[in-house]
Amino acid sequence: MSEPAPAPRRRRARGDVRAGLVAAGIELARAGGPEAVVLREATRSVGVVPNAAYRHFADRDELLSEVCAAAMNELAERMAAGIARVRGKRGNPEAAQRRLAAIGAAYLEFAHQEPGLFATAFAVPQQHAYAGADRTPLGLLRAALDELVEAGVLDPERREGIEYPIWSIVHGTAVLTTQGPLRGDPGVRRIEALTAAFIGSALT
Amino acid sequence: MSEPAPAPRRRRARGDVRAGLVAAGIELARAGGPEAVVLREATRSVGVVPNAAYRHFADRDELLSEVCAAAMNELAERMAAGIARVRGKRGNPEAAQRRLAAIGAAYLEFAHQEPGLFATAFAVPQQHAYAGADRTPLGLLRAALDELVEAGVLDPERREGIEYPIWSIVHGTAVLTTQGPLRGDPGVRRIEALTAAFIGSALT
DNA sequence: GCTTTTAGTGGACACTGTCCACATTACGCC
DNA sequence: GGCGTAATGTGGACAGTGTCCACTAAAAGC
Repeated sequence: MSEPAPAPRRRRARGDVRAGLVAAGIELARAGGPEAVVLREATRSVGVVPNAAYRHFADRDELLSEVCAAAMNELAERMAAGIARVRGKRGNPEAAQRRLAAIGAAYLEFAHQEPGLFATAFAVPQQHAYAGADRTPLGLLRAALDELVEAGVLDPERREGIEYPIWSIVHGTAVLTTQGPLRGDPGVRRIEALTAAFIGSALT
Repeated sequence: MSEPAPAPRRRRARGDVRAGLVAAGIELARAGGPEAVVLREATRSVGVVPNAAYRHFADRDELLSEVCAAAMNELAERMAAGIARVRGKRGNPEAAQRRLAAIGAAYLEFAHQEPGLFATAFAVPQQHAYAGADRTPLGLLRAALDELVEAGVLDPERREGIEYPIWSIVHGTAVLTTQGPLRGDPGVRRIEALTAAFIGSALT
């Protein structure tokens, strides 16, 4: 009996290991946030030696960046899905308001359902042209606010730059209630309702 | 020539090593955020062997908690100092509004001047009875809002729970502009002004 | 077919948090 | 005062991490 033939080396398809590493990284991030995405663990779960990762990523940070981008993408997808779920023609005042509310609700829901991924999404400041791109949290929010102006709900005079305070308040609520001092607070629901009311009173 | 007498072991005063470790941890956090507070480095800078730390802290997390608490304390101190700098009797409408603004400004200034400490302050959810204590960010904010009601600026009907949206918006602005996607944005000043205006329009 | 590029391996290093057994110092008590 | 006990610092070790190097097998291209 000779040595059992050392399993052929390159079985996997062409970009398979790289994709597997990212997928494994996402699972690690989901379970434990950005700190938990550890390179060696990812290679282990793909079934490859640690150094193999360095053929696909310059270092751990580059892998983490990819995972981050994926997490941010899922956030954007959820926001877009929330918008799409609201019926009503574009420009209808009530529909426009419900769409804005759906954006915020999706944001907070993601933060609570996937705290690890949410934290990871904001762990590394992505450099990809973030400003203009649509299908990004900020882009979706801007579109919703534009519709609010179009529907006559929001005074055009007050439109410019208002995406920043609104993003801030939703993001702040998410962070404080999922990672910050308000984590585990029994009144999270109420806090989120207060946030929504606050936005409403500032817009009208 | 005999061996140079191995420097006497216990020169330091009674709680000196522990305090030194916390101080070293604070400097590490200041320079690099919570990740940077590494136990061995702290012991090195105190001039003691790594294991000595375990006589004072159960593990790294316990040291980090202490550093966190210190950072949160400095934030509260800065907020209190900002309030104290505003002249005007308690209950005076303009003074009350300026005090609220001073709180937010101190919060944002701390986040920008000491990003490492700011991140560290919120890295570990402290368990010390946070709710009631004064001299805490939330406590100071509540007091300022109470004064706003007393001064007749804020409708008492709208007072309940409004500290949460306000904390959220300020915290969100701080996080997004110091750690998040808006970090390094040239328009930070403008974003902060928009935040202040948004709060103002929601309160009146 | 042979050569060049690509992708995975094996082994090593420095660094981290943490555990154990040991040595020394300070303190309380008689 | 001297002495035992608890507090505190030391030395050495281990597993786990990111990362580098030299080597090798496989794939791609001509």
